[in-house]
Amino acid sequence: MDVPEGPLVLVDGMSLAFRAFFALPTELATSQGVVTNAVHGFCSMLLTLIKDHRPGRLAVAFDLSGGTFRDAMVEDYKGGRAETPPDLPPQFDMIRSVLEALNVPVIGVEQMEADDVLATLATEAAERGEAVIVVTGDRDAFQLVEDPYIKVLYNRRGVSDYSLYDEAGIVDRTGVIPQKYPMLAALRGDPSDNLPGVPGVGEKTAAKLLTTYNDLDGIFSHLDELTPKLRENLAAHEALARNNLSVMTLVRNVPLPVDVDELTIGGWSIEQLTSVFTTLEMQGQLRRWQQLLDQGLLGFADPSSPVLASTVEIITEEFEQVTIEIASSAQLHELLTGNVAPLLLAPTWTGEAGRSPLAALGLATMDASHVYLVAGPLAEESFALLAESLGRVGFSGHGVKELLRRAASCGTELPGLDLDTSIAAYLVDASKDAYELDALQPLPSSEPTEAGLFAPAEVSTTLQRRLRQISLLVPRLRQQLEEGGLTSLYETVERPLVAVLARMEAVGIAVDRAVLVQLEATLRDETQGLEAKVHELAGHSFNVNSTQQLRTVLYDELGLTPGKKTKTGSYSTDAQTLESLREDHPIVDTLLRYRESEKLRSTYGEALLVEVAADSRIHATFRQTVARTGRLSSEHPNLHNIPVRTEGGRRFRGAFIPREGWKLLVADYDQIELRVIAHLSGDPGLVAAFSAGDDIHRAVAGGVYGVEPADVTHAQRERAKMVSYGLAYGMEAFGLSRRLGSSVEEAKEIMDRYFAAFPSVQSYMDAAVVAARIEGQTRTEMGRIRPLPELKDPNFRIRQAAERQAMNAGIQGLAADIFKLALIRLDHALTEANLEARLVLQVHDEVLVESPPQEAEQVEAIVRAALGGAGALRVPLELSLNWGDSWATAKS
DNA sequence: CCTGTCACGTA
DNA sequence: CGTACGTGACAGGA
Repeated sequence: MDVPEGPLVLVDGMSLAFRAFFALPTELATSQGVVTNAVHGFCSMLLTLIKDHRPGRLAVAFDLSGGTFRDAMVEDYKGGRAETPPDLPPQFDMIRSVLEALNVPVIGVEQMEADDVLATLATEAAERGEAVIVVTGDRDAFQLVEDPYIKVLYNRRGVSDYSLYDEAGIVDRTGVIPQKYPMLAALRGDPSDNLPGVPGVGEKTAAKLLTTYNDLDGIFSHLDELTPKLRENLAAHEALARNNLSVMTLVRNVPLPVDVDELTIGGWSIEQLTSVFTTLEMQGQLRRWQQLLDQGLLGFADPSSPVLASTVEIITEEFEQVTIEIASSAQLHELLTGNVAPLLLAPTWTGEAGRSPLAALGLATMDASHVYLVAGPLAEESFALLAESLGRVGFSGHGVKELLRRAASCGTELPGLDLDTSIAAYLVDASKDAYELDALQPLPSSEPTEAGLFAPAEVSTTLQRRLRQISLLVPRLRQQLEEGGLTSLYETVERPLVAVLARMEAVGIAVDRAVLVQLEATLRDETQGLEAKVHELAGHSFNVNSTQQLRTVLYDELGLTPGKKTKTGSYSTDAQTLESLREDHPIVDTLLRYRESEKLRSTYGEALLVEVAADSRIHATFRQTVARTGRLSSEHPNLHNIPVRTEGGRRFRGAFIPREGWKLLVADYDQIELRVIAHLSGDPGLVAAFSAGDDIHRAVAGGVYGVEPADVTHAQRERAKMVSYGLAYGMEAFGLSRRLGSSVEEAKEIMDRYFAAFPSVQSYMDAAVVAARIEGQTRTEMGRIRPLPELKDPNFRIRQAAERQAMNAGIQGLAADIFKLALIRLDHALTEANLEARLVLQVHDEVLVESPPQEAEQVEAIVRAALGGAGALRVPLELSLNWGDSWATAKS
């Protein structure tokens, strides 16, 4: 067998775990309170070790429970040590599971200490002339350095304070050569092992004696040359010293379950590692190890495929060059002429979505056996060349919208998307958190080089692995889509939506910076005044934005009566609580006004301005794989929560404008969720009201209060509205009463009357929960599923929450499906009609289109047709359409 | 620098 | 003790 390049690194797991435990605070714990400080520390140590010393092979030794042979040699061996803290032992197993995921051999031998195991392995390897580093926080290991091939990396304290000792280092540190260290320790004693030494003999004396007389025999045969006191002490403790020596001497012939030859490094399972670190809530460690892998320091993740692709071509030229390469490559020529299955794509970006240049692009055959890598920023015009090929053969990839968006920014469509594995995974199980759902490993988090490029080797490793992962995922997810009855949802909704969203992101929405700047400035003055007033009323200045400090001021200093508590048990200072304290102190009103102003200023003034791109437009990212109900989400920035309810907040909508000289059309569905409820329940009363085009809240109020719709009071209508929407969210009498500000009985009464007037709604809700409980999931009419295993949770609270989710999922989900379909239909219709008008924004049930004035009439008709016909419900889908010069003025 | 908490904006 | 999101500011641990 070849001797690997790096040293054999042998780790005393026991010693390092202890060091890690005492070096880090036990506050490092999971959200469940499981202490993980030693695991953190141990992983950091191991990581540093690998980076700094590049081991060729690695092993970790642990003590086994059940004591060691040394227990019989010394009374109360190691007895002087403080009790092992209870938080530590459970972490041994966690460390073992991390090591297992890393494929690092863990060795323990009955009756032996980790030290002895390491000594045996080290000696064996050193005898063959291999370099060995023993890593430990235990000085016993110093004796091993007598062999020139062995060094000790000694952990002094903390997790990063290490010294690497060779023979000279040991002499320097202890005053004796390594061979003599056990004797030195035998004379001096070792407090950490509870070994008493010879009285009056410390580190210095012991070293001097050993230097003069060489060993214990030498010392004891020359006692007469020593001072009387020293002589007496040594003579009286000769047996002790000799026994100590045999205890201190490491055993170098422990029978081991593995041979030195069998030790390796690498071949670790990234899936397992992800799972372990996720369970331990150590995402930071996961990233750091991932990065290590990408740097090629630990080999490939999959042991069965040390080389992923049989053909790898790395192309670092501009993309134009690449296409030439592609055309001249036999295999790719086959692919691009459509003789072979579609391509796999794996684009990588250097930074944030949509803003940074493409760092690299991986292309591969569907089995990832042939890989083509393009490293380096792609010229904009090059996308056209890529589009031509991709349109012919089709492609699959993971999170492809980003690439499509970039292409769209360059004026190019990239047609031919087949399967996007991120979306397929989301459809198959939208109940999972995003990181679980992202079956792929993250990109390298290391910085690109000055030229904006990643090191080719790193790109190569990462992209090959991603392509490989995608190639495995594609057939698996295809099958899962099929089995889950999700294929049609994917094909008719999600897949076509990708390109629509990509375009919308690339286009972005125009913003009048001046409006934002003006609003921000005005609000800044306002908040400063309000802040000063709050300080004055409090009697001193403090940070008003700190809920912690605010609590002290309100409830301790001013003596206001606290209301509800937050989930962590502290008194809440939220708007609702403050509202109820309004009369008690003038500070409350000022505070509420401050909060509103400051929220608007920071979130919608300051933060939004940062998001305005060079083209004076905001290009948000719409995420298709986040919301568990099938809705879209918006980030960077979130354009789904631009204020509208208050007059002051609404002014921000004035900053969202059409392209210069164009007009903005805002179209939204009228009460789509209530219509969906009417449709799903088939309730005759609701269906009739919607079909007749009645004011639905008025109609509902009429039903609930038993009066003619014309006689419904404003208050009754408002209450009915609350009930209707509350229902869609699975609200119960308790919640309704809080919102209505009435008693639970009264709320119950209202709900009973609602269900009496619209009985099918209640039976639909009940049926939704029952069906979900049986199936373990909900399913929308268009087939979107949402797993809800919590419906069987033993905890009542969790179960009840799941029931509310079950009631809501079908409603919100169907509304989301209809809306997505509407976006696709609208986008296609505008394209089809060859119009310049285009989608610029969507907000759950609302879409914004900017249009040249001369297209307005046509656009309006197209929008009506596209949105109105997106769903075939038992009730009509009513729309509101408004034109304007901004989002504010176009909103009715 | 990262993470959790609190509060708050929208549909 | 109404669903679904994303973000800003703070605070407390690295």
